[in-house]
Amino acid sequence: MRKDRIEEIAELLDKRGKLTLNQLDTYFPDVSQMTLRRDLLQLEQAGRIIRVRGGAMSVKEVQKVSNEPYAKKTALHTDEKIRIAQKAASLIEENCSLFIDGGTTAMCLAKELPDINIHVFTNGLAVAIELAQKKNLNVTMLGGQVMKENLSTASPVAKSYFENTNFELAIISASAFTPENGFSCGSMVEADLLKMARRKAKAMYMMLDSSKIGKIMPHTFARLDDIDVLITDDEFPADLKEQFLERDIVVM
Amino acid sequence: MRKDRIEEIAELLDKRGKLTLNQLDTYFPDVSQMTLRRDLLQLEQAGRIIRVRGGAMSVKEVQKVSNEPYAKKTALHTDEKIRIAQKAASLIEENCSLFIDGGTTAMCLAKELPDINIHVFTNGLAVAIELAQKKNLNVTMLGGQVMKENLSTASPVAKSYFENTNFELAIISASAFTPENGFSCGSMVEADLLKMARRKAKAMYMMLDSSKIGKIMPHTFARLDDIDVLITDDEFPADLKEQFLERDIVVM
DNA sequence: TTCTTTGTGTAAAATTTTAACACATTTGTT
DNA sequence: AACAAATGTGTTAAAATTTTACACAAAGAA
Repeated sequence: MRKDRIEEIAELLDKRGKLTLNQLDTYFPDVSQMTLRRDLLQLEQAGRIIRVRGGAMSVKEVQKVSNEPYAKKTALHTDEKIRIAQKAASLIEENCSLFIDGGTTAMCLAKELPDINIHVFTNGLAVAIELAQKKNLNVTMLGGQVMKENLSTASPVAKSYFENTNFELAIISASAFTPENGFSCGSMVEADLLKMARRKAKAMYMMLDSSKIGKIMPHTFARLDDIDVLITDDEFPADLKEQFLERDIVVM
Repeated sequence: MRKDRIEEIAELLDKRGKLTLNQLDTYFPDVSQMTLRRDLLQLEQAGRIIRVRGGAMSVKEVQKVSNEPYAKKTALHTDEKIRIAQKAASLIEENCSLFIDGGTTAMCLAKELPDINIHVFTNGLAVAIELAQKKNLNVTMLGGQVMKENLSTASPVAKSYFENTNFELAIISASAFTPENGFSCGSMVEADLLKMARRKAKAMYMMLDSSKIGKIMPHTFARLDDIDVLITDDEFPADLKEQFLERDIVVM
């Protein structure tokens, strides 16, 4: 059915931000590119997407781009991020309660999370809004001063929040990692927050796309021993993987 | 000078919304299309425009497109809301600190607020994101459970937040008002939050568009005596206005 | 000056989009 | 059921656009 396919394309575009015609083609192998083109044309006329050379992008994504500081460059959700997020999402079970940070990988995770009865804590404004779309899911926003560059909150005040909240799992996306310096981020208060999240949670899953490896940011918030599961992509170096496995960390 | 030309292109695109390469070429006959292409590429990388087949469009234009279909949904009483928000914004002075709620009128206010050095507390996710765009303005998000219907937070936990925060002014938008029942809203925790905001603030300004008059919601959070200024529209009934003035409340 | 970087133009190559037509499928009408 | 009209689809060729590669000039830096 055409309607269904068009709807599916729209949703896909919403998740991915941008898709080329060839990517779309692999998603819908049973129709021709011409048909997909016509679908995109229709979506464009409905004002839901913008066609660009090579494919199309979601309007939401464009708006985010315009809000620049957050959407950093053309840093659209790469395939790696989405795949990592999907892996992470597959680990979530009903009735659990978890913490997610406010980074772009976390945003991908938010989109991939199933709409089931779970409780999610987050310090990301965009993440919270995304999650609020899901009917069965419960969201709690961690308050604090808003960091404009990544639309997350962090502040010493946030501590008081944690005192009365409990979650089993913390899923964090790191923006830098080296074996020596561990997982690090750019803001001290954010690092504080994540450390606290680690203490509160029974387990910590770390999402790390391999492009972050070798980078160092000013504030370390976790070391190898702190995490239980590492979720990464196929480019992850084998020798590094060894170091994780030695410490009984699951790498996937 | 290249910089100048690029700037000119950006402004042109801002005005026209969309331009083809050929149109651009007629505007800048003394450089080749290839050069213009490279200019557009740079603007795109800076996140200021979106390149589409044939040329480029301004990000603003894209947003307009996206708002078009949705606008009708949210368009309820929008003109009034904006006018009310503008009045409220005109009352804000530099270096003050204030609380704004998360409603749609508050969202309008967020857009109207000048980008000056003020500190804003809010429990609205969308409001926080909107305010985060402003460079000189400081935003603090109040945490709590996210209410999906209005993208605001509210929870008993929020109380602890208030303990360590101070603001002079609370600007609240009510979703229902009668003289007997005062200003009310649909959620108890939200009412709690707003009451607390009232206690913390030196003064309280209430934004009330006249369509809310006569409506009653389950939880009253403020009565006539609690507010200092009422910001409303021209439809506001004269007899009601009397009641406010009797209590030395400024009505504007 | 001389070297490097940056901006530019030209033309061919690669890619993408559009147009045109044929055919199948669905829908509505008698 | 039969028919016509409308809609959706696939295939191709043609048109248009973008990218790439290379050459060269201008502007800065050493």
